[in-house]
Amino acid sequence: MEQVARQSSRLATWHALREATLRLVAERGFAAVTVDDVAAAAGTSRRTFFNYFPTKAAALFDPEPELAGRLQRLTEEAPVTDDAWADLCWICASFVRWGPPDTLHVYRQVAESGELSDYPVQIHRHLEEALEAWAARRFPGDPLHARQLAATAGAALVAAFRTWDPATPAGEFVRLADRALAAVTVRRAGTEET
Amino acid sequence: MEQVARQSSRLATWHALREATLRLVAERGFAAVTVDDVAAAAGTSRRTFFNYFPTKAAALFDPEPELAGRLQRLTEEAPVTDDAWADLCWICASFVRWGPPDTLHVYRQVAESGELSDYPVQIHRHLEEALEAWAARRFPGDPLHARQLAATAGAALVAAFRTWDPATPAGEFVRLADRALAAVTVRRAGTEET
DNA sequence: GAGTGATTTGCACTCAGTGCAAGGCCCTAG
DNA sequence: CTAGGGCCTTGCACTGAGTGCAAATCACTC
Repeated sequence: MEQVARQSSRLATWHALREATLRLVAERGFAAVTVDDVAAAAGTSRRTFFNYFPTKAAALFDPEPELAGRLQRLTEEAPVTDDAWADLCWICASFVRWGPPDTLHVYRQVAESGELSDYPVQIHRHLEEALEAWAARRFPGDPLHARQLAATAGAALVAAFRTWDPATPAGEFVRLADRALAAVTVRRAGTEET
Repeated sequence: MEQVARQSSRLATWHALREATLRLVAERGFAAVTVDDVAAAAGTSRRTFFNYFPTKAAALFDPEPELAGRLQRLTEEAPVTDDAWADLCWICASFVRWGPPDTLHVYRQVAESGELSDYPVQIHRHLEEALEAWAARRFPGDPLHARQLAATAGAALVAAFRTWDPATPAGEFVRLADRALAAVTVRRAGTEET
């Protein structure tokens, strides 16, 4: 029961590490920052860093602790209409309207630098996993369709993200995301051939 | 002019390294194979390995030297109709019909093992880059649309790949890919809002 | 047979990531 | 107040990826 203090101190360390990572990477670029730098800047040891994040990249991209819950709630509140793709778009549209997206700028910077070639996966892995779980629940008999729904939505968001001009406010990114999502339709092809 | 022997020996080394990588990874899994192992198995030194591949993963995923040219040719031969998405699907459908896809099985194995979390990018990075170049040429004024076309096609192929049962012949994968591609439509939303 | 250029290799180094075991901190129970 | 039990932190030592550098080697030319 007295985990509260524990928990909050754990959270505090987590945020200290994340913040240090964001700041240092924004200043110097991903490759030029070592884990030792981050740990020192956050006031912990190198070994502790790896108690919180499995990877240097994870410190940049792992979702904030609250985020999982929020995503969960979003997928529960999502409308359920005939048009699964539209419902999915609702989730995505809600999702991109959240963030305190200081991170967005750092992510773009990392993306453009070409260090960390797999940034697109990193960025939206957790979103896409949540979408896929949602779709899998909805189409338990058609894993191809479920995966494609999630992947297509992810593709739209990444395309929007890459096209977004980081000099403009984050609202611009939201507009691009809406546009991309609206441009696509994913039908459900029957399992049998036509 | 006498580069021929040079070239072919370079090619031979390249293929020796790739083959050794594929074989060892298939046997032991990605994580359990070291670069030293691969280099030794290919009869070269560790340092030479890195002259050919920037990364251990690259030895698994970098496209065969011919592949770039073939992709190039595919994007040139592609039909040019009113429906850009359909043209793109033609490219993708042709592409997945090629392979000597021993690699497909190894890739699946690596994917399932969970080592190498970014396998989806790795697998189709080069395809998606080619598609994006094609789309960018076609829609020079609409980078969002170009990127989304390529990314959506990539998403369909990855979904198909992940759904494919590796116990079945590779032709099954082709069928799934066709189905996924056919299920999607990407329209071009005007730059101005509706 | 010497020279030129590309390729190979060894060496030494940095840094990511991991396992292990010791230490410290906070709380609870006696 | 003290003893003990978890959890968290830390240091240490180790493996392995990836890189820069310089020597050596090879293939071919003149």
